[in-house]
Amino acid sequence: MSGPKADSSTVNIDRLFHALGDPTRRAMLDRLALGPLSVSNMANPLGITLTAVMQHMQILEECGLAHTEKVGRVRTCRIASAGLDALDQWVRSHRTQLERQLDRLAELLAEDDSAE
Amino acid sequence: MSGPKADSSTVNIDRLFHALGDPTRRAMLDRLALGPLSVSNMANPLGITLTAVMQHMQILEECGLAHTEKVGRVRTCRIASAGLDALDQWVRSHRTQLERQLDRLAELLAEDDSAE
DNA sequence: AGTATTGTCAAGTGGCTACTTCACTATTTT
DNA sequence: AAAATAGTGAAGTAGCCACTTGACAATACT
Repeated sequence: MSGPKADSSTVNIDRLFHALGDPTRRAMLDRLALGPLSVSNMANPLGITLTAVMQHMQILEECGLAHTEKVGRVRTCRIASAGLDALDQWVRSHRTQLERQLDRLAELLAEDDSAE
Repeated sequence: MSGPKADSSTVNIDRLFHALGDPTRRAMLDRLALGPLSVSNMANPLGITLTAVMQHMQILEECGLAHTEKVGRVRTCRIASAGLDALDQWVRSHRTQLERQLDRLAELLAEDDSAE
């Protein structure tokens, strides 16, 4: 049922941003950051159905933000690192690009100043 | 018309993730990373209407990822740093939380091993 | 002045998404 | 075995979102 276990290089950045765009899912991740939880234990404090939690977990799992495992009749949810790793990489690369651009802008402004 | 200029502490993280979740908007940012562009010059290579570009720019501006300014009849679009700054902060804080949790998990596993 | 260029407003459309309900399965507990 | 617990699957619904069209406004070119 669960898709291919995403590692940080496999993660679809599109789905990743989409996954993190939902406040309920971020709340779930925050809860999971304190420790593993069953589906029911995730559902109760959030005030949503088990089904909804399952749907969110599938999305989180798909992009390496969480991982679930079923033992007996209970499915345990944990956070995973691949998702944040991928996000971190994305941010880093785009930040350096941004800084390069701002530097260039500063240079241009400096040239303009000296030309006046 | 444009909302309050978001600085990195003001940015709504919800809207930020939502903004970055769209591939067209990320493509726009990538183009802008190479230098400022007019609305038309953004629209042409993307194959969408001027109106669509405007709508995207409003979203990017709202969360500090870009900035636009109109001079004469031409509106010039540039990237901004506040958005990525905010995102970076979010990633950092959530990563340390995640690592704490993984460390704790490792400890528990170590205890289990020594108990057997 | 007249025309082309560049952008803006308002309204509509199709598709996606979060969430629900309800019927059902699988595992424990008693 | 019967009853309770924990989760799963399918299908529906309401709301949001990306994008368009078409009418209009403002600025620049000749």
